[in-house]
Amino acid sequence: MDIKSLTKKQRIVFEAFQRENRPMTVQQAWLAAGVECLGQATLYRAVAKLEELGFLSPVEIHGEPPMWETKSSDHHHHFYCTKCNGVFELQGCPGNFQSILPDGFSMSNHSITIYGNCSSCQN
Amino acid sequence: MDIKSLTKKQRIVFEAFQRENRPMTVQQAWLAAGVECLGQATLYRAVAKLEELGFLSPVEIHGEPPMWETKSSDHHHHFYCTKCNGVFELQGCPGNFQSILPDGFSMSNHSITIYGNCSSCQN
DNA sequence: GTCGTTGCAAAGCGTTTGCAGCCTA
DNA sequence: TAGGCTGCAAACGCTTTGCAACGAC
Repeated sequence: MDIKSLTKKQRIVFEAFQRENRPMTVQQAWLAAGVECLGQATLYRAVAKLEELGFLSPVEIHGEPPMWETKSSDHHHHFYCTKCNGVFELQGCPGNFQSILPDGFSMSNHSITIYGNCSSCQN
Repeated sequence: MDIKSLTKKQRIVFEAFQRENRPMTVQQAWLAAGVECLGQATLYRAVAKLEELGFLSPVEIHGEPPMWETKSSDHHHHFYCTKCNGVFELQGCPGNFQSILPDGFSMSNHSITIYGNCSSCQN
């Protein structure tokens, strides 16, 4: 769980996520890291490794290919702008999920995505 | 928006979703409809058409391939059991999303998925 | 007869894997 | 020197597309 334990290529991928500071697909990360820096196979293996080691968290947006972001300790959700296709981080959580859980079901996790238009795309 | 407007194959697909009454992937729908009944291309075209016509709604579960379910008029969300991989419908909604929306952002839709174990998988 | 529907096969796309060479401890 | 990392190319699985035959109105 220490960045020093990463290989050179893995670090290149991780730093691309840190630099961009937004959820990205594997292909977007490849562009951000520089496509000449590493092969596709290494890229996919690096993302999988980074997720396994806890450096990246997966982000799933309906209808979009899977994305990853740098893991942050605070609980948050995502906003997807249907106009510019941008993904934004939302702080906070509405909570109150127990009220919709059926009897006998236990919750370990949850994810929320809100769709709409971001402030730049209002007009 | 009338079931009578569907072709025979499209109806076979739609009835498979009605019969199973749970979110299914395209492949699961193919099995449910009977793989000898229709070709893959027709299957995919039927699902796309049924979604377009409003008979099916897409269901996205993190890490799972895209699913569809018969469209119901009531607002609901989904529960994913990480043990049996089953998808369950949750009635109701915690609401209160405005509180986490940044200024200038507008919400048109939202989706919630809760992960955990269903009542059959508790032990 | 026309036009949408169907099914096969091929193509497309994103992702994974096999393998040989490389780097690093 | 051993073991993991890398990159190429091939394989893979799911989905889409081209096209000719079919079927409904």
